[in-house]
Amino acid sequence: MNTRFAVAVHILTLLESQKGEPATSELVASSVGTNPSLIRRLMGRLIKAGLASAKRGVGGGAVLGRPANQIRLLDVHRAIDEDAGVIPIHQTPSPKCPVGRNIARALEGRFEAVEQAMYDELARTTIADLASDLSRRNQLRRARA
Amino acid sequence: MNTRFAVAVHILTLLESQKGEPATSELVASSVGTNPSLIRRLMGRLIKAGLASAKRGVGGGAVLGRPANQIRLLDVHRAIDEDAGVIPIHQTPSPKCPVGRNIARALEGRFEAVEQAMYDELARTTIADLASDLSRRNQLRRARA
DNA sequence: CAAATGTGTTACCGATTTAGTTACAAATCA
DNA sequence: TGATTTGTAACTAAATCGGTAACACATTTG
Repeated sequence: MNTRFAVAVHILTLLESQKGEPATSELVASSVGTNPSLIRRLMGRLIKAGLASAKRGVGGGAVLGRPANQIRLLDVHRAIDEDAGVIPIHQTPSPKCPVGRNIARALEGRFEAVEQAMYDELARTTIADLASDLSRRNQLRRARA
Repeated sequence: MNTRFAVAVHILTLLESQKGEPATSELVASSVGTNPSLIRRLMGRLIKAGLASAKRGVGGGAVLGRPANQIRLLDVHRAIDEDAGVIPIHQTPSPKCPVGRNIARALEGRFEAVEQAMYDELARTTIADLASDLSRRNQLRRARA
């Protein structure tokens, strides 16, 4: 896996914290710690999936595509990693071997169950959950100061 | 992810199908569709984890380290991918941003739950399960012929 | 209209990972 | 001793990943 999924979740959580105020890729990039072009590339997928929308020009930027409590981590994962089977299977087994002949199909079934378990768990958290988690953490931080 | 996990499962399932007869890396490689050296490298990790053992020289090769019904896919995953967090988090967020400051810790908790769900599912299948799955598939195949 | 702002998109780079390959010392057996 | 097989190191080609520069296009402002 790559960190794109984590970054995408970061982006959307930041958009939620903006309360509808558009965030430029410049602003988002400074929060994520990378550069605007990379953010815009990721944002493109989020927009395509309806999780965000963007406006060009002065005063432009990105906002959430729908309420944060209706964006599950599962939706984000689907938007970012599209097809990509989570657990890849080698495509080289020998058709002449009783094991090699069937192993791929046998593994497919098991691996799908594993992915499904992952998806079920990813469906349990929304961007709103994360946002309130963050604000709780920041309150604690202020209380200690 | 890489295909090493799938290949490792393939290897162990083949060993099980050998009924205690040692399999050379040459034989295993021909079933997997790669070369013996790669197999020996992977086998090294399986041996280190106690899932297999090997003998050198004439009549040598690898056998299972314990009964197939006591080798879960989870054990194989641990043997192969060791540390490797399943869902990586970017290490670059800005400490100056209220979101960037806490996002990593917030994500950690959620991602751990996801990984745990994965592990729970991986623990439900053993090499013995796969072996009997394969023999069932081969029986069907013979019945059709 | 012209300038400034900001997105959308392409192309490219360097570092890392991956699978594959060669080579050879060490161990084992006949 | 000679044949076989593992264990391990070194190297390569291709893919992936995060990062960067460049620029056309859209939008707002003056």
